[in-house]
Amino acid sequence: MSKSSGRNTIADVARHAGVSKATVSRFLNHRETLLSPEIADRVAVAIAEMGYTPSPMAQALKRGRSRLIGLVVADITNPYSVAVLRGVEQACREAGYLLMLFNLGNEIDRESAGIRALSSYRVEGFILNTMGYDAGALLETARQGRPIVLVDRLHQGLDVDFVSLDNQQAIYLSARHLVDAGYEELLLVSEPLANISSRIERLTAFQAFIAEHAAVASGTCVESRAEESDALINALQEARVRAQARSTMPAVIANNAVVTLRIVAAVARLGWRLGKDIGLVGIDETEWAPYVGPGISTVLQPTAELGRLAAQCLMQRVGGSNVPVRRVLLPGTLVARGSSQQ
Amino acid sequence: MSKSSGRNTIADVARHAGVSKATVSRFLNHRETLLSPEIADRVAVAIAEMGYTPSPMAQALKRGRSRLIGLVVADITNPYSVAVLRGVEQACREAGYLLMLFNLGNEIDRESAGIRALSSYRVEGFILNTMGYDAGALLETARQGRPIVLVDRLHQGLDVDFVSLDNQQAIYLSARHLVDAGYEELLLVSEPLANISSRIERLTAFQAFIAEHAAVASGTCVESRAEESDALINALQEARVRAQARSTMPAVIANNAVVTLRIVAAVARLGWRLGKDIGLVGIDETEWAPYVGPGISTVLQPTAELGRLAAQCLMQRVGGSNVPVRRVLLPGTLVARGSSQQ
DNA sequence: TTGTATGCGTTATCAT
DNA sequence: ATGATAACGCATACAA
Repeated sequence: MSKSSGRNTIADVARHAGVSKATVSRFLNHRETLLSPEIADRVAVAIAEMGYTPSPMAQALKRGRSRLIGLVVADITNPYSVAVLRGVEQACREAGYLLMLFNLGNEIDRESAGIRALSSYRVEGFILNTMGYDAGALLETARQGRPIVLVDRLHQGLDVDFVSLDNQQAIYLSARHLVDAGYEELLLVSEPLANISSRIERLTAFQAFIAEHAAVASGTCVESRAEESDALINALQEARVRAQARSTMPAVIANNAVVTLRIVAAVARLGWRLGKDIGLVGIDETEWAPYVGPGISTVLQPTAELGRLAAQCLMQRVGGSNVPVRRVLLPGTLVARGSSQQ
Repeated sequence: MSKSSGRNTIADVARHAGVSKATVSRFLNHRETLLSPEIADRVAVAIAEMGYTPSPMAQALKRGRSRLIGLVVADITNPYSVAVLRGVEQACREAGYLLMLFNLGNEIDRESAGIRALSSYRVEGFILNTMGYDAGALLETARQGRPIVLVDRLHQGLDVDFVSLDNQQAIYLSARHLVDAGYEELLLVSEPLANISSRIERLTAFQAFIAEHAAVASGTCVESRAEESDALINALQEARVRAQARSTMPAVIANNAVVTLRIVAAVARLGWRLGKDIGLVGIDETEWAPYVGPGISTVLQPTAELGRLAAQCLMQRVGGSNVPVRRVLLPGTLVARGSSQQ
C-alpha cells in the first residue's frame, strides 16, 4: 500500500488500472459477474496499491441504503444500556453494519432530535432504549417505514418488535429465592414508575407473586427517589416491624442497580447487616455486587444476548422479512450471595 | 408539518415553493445573500410544510466535510471512557458536530479497523482513547491530515494534542492525604503497565513522592492481575508487616476503579477493616464508592471537562488552526471518605 | 465482458 | 436576486 486510503476515488482506481469506473464498481459489488481474470487482476492490484476504500457516503446516496443501524439510548451512563450496546454492536458488525449511537443523556426532549438525526443519515433501522415520552407519534413520521426494535422499554401504541428481560420471571425468581431463604416479609423498591413499562411489569409481577403466596409471605411496594432517602429508611423500618410480628426478618427486592445502592446506603445508616438483619436481592448484576457487605445477591440479565437478539430482529426486517411483531423475553439468572442468606 | 421528514429532497421543496433548487440551497446556507423577503418566505413555508431536512450524506459528499467527529474507545464498558464520552458529545453537539463512536471492546487488533471505518465516513477529526498498539504508523496513513486528540493515553511517536488527568498531581494528592492521615507505609497497586502511559506516569509520580518524603513515609509498588488475587493479598500482608515495624497501618493507592475493587475484595478476605486496618484511596470516583465499607476515598477526575476540552481542541484544529501541539493536564479532586480515616 | 451515461441530494459556478 | 448546470463518489441501465 502506498499513500492515501480515503481520498482516492473509484475514478483514480479506474485510471490506474486502465479500465472504466464501471468495471471497478462491478469488481467491488458483483464478483459473480465474471469479468476477465486478466482485468479483474489489474483492478485488484490497483485497489491494493492505492489502498482504495469506497466512500460509504456516496454508496448510501446512490443505493438508498446506508448499512447503518441507529441506536438511541436514554443514558449511556447506565451500565445496562452499555451492556446491551455491546451485544448490538457485535451482531451488527458480524452482519456488516455499523452502529450510529445517539445518547439522550436522560434528556427526554432530545429523543425527537436523536431520531431525526439518525434518520437523516438514512439509518436502515432503529434500536430504541429510551424513555419513550412522545416517541409513538413522532416515530411514525420519522422512520418512514424503517423497522424498529424496542429494548427493555415498551412504548404503548407502537406495534413493533420488543426484546427484554422476562420481568415476571425475574421477580418470581427473586421473591421465591427470598422466601426459600426464610424471609416472609417482602418489599419491592422501585424508582418512580414514570410510565416505564419494565418498572410497571415488575411491580405487577411482585403483586401477583404476593397474591399467590399469601400463605407464606406478604409484601409491599415503595417508590424511591434520590432526594428522599428518609422515605426509604422509613419503609425499611416499617417492613422490619411487620416482619418481627412473624418473628422473621424483612427482605427487599431492588428494581435496578441504582435502587440497590440506595438500599445499601439506607441499611448502613440503620446500622443493619445485610443478610442478617435484612435480605436483599437486586435486579441487575454489577461489578461491585460481590464486594458490598457480604456480597449482594442479584438477578443477572443476559444483556449481551438481549442486544444480539435486538440487532438480529432488526436486521431480519431490514432484509425485508415481514413476520408478525415479536415479543422476545429472556430469563434472568439468580446470583446468590450473602445478602440473601440469614 | 405534514408527512415525511427524510425522503423529501431539496428539489421537492423547490417545486413546492415554485423556485429553483439553488434558491432553496441559498436560503439554507447563505442567509447573508439577500434574497427577496417574499421569496425567502415562500421557501421558509415550503420547508416547514414539508418538514424538510437536508441529507447530511449528500452535503458531506458535496462539501467534502461531514460534520462528523470520530471517537475511538478502548472499552465502552469502562465508566471512565463513558464519562469522557459524555463531555465530548456535549461539546460536539454544541458545535453542530455529530459523534461517530467506534468501540474496540478491548480488542486492540480492531484499532486499525476502527480508524479505517471512521476514516471512510470522512470524519473531520479523531478523538482516541485506546490502547494504541500500532496506532502511530497506522494513523498516519489513515488520517490524511485530519487532526487527532489523544485522551488519557499518550502514544509515543504521535505528535498530537493530548488531554488527560494530571497524573502526578493525582498521585501526590492521594499520597499526601494518606500521609497526613497518619499512614506511613504506602503501596501503589496498578494494573499491568502494558506500556500504557497513564499507568506509567502514576507509577513514576509515586516513586518520586516516596523519594521526596523518605523522612515520613516509605512505599512500594505492585502490579495486580485479575487471575492472581493471592499476589495482591501477599503484597498487602507484607505492607502491613512493614507498617507495624513503625507502629502504623499500611495504606494503598489504587490506580483505577478495577484495582480498587480487587483491593476491597482482598481486604475482605483478610478480614481487615478499611480505614482501621488499612488505608485506601482509589483513583476514579464511582457510584459505589460511598457504599463500600466505610466509604472509599477517591480521586475524582474531571471527566466531563476532559471530554469537552478534547472536543474543543479537536474542533479548533478542524477549523484550520495551526497552534503548536498541546498537552492539557487537569487536576483531580480528592473525595475523602472513611477508607482513609484511621 | 466492458464502457458510456445518468442520477442519488447537495452545493457552487456560472449566467441572467 | 434568481435560475440553469456541473460536480461530489458511486452504482446501474443501457449500449456495444
